[in-house]
Amino acid sequence: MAQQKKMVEDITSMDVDFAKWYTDVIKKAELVDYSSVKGCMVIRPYGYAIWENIQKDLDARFKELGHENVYMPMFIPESLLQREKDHVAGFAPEVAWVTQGGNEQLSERLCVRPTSEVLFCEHYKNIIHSYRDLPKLYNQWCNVVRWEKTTRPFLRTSEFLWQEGHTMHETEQDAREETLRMLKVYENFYRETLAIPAIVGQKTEKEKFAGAIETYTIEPMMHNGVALQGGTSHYFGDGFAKAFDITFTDRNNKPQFPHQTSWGVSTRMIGAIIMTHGDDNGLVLPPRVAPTQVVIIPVAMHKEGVLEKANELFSSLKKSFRVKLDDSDNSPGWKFSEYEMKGVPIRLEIGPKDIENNQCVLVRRDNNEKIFVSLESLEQSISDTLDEVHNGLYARALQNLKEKTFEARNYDEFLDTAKNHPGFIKAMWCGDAQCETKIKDETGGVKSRCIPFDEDSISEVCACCGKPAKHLVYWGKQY
RNA sequence: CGAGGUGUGGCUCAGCUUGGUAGAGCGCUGCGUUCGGGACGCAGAGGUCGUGGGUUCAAAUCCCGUCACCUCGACCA
Repeated sequence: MAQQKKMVEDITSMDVDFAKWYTDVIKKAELVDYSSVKGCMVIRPYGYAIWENIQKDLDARFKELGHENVYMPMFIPESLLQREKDHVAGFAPEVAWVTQGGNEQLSERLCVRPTSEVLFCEHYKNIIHSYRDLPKLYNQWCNVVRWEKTTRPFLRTSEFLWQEGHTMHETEQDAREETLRMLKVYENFYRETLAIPAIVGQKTEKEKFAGAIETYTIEPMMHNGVALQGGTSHYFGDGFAKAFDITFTDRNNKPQFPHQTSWGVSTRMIGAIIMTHGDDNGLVLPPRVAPTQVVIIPVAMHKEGVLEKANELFSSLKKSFRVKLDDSDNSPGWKFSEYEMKGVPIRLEIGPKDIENNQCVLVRRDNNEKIFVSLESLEQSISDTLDEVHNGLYARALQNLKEKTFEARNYDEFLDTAKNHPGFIKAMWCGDAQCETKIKDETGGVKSRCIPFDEDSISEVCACCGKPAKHLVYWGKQY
């Protein structure tokens, strides 16, 4: 990342303490507040506005592909959760239970949903009878609860917001295609909207979702080289359908089990945005989700005509962009810092000198570049600059991903890289979970991220045990 | 769940060793001067010292318990 002069003293430098930097940024940018419930956060208006922009974009992508939104209950009776044994075994340790309603002890305790597969299955059993009822392409936007031991705002909270798509298909092939199609939607969304590059691929047996046959994942790398599981898409086969006795009559009048998928992304993406693009001056938001794309700061507001001109700009620009005019009586310098911390992509300064010359000053958040723009061509300049910022952020993140991706051909190389170079390690793997466990234990937490789709081979043998290799795997520490 | 740390105006903390009128900076409110990179002056508001018990004439300070939060490890979108 290009070195910039540090303008804000309230934020710990990333190189000094990345975790502290992260906390400072979310506080100074007013994204969240802590609440009185352990591990739960208040998402403040500025943070929630980012989520709303994410929702709007993703929701349109889902609907474009024929998905419909629904809402399921937030409680799951214990007996329902127990239906699919791998699933319950995976989630039971982190489930919150409701045992009492009013003053009455419940006859069966209710789980607060950690994910809604079983609720969808229960419903699908009632509405799927014929191949004509398929596919069912449902999605819901909701909150889920997972009782986490250690929490961090956005990255891991006890309650979080997400979307979960749950689909049922006539054939295995249809379901498999859906699984990969939605993974692609996530990949495109990360690139086109969040300006975040990522490795995509398949999770190993050890890392896959509880109850799934295959799990696919998108794994962006944070600025410090640590991975974040950014979204997952699962192929379930007909395992849940059998457990829930969901059947339909096929084209040959034969009973069949439908094939199922689920896929989700969460508010964790906001954490990814912060840790991918942010710098020592605070948040840097990708323009397509920034709640405010352009902030107008009048300079010498008390002087004749300044505020009027600023208002004029505001009225005309707000037709095309998300614009804010800050006419509070803080000093201009204070405002500059404020909107830098909040990551607003473009700042416009308008003062008496500019008005004289029919221009304003346009400053980019990502590289602090300052240019004078004539008011006639302002709208075009902003539009172009927002695209440039998006592309610049993506390029910078891609460079970071490449610079911090290493290869290891044997175990010594692997351990050395894991110890000395934060980032991803590409290494061959024999397919044995024992090697994953060994690596995790001996490196202090390096896990397999995924098996990428376009695997190249960098060696014939497993980098851990030396037996014949089956796959290339990306490895890394994760949040 | 294991190991460490912290609880004092809204925030960051000092005060505790050696018990005796509860402090500072920032923020907040009002007025005035400022305004192109976190301006300044004056006046003001605001604290059951996390919580329960104990010792004492007297506890933010000493003793015992308890709760919450933070950091680091084992589990996870």
